[in-house]
Amino acid sequence: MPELPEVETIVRGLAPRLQGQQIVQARYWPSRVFRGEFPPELAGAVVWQVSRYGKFIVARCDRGFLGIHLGMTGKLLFDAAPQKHTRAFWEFSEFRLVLEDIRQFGRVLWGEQLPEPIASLGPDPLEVPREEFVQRARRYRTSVKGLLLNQQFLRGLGNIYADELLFRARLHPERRTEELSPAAWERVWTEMRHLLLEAIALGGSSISDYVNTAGRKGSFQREHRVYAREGEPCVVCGSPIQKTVLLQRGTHYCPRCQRL
DNA sequence: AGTATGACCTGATGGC
DNA sequence: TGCCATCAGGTCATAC
Repeated sequence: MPELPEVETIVRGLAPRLQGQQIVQARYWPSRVFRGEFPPELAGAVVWQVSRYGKFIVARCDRGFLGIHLGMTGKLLFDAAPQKHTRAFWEFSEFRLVLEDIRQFGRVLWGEQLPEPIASLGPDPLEVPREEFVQRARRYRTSVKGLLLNQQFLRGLGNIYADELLFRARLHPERRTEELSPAAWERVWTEMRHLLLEAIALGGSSISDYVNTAGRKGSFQREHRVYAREGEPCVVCGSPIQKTVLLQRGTHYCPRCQRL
């Protein structure tokens, strides 16, 4: 579900409440969310810092790193009563943080060091310098949308923001990366920053069920120019927005503004 | 090594 | 009303 702006919004809700607080106890229900090693009990651990690594939420504790990925349907809520799809909770002295995840595409990780695959993700889209972004982009030979979705290239973009970014940069999603000039990549870098900063300012996009830790929806979905706008007029030229499937993901674009 | 393709889950929606 | 197919903010393992 959540991409960079949604995870950033969640982290901003979590950080002030968790930082400096001690975990009294944790509870995990068996599910696919815990692949491999089960996270330790964590009773007594103190959270020092909560931050975002791409789409991962990372709590740095006195004894290690707790990483949470929300997959497609994950939610972190304060003080929710456990129900059918509750996968875990962490109890603090004043509140309880509850992880719900219907489809179980989310993940909970633990490590004394920053665990994989978090540690080997690409740079953050809002931190990567322009020159480094261009250099990295030119190493790949794939479709430009495929590259934007590749978390080793850049961490945090997903299907919505890839489509929205390609519209703003006027690039067809299937354009080959090796054909793009450095100037074109610089345009992508600039548009990417604007897009993500605007989306964060509006609390991210809520398509069906995304909510922040306060249970509130974001409003950036109202600003979408192509995503989920199939058949509606392009905001620039009026042509109907098209939807196709690329890399098994719904892909939205303007056939006139984004030519191959 | 980089890239493309099913597989993994559950629930909502729409057509018949 | 019910059944079935399709679709969904994401990876991940496998095969070329």
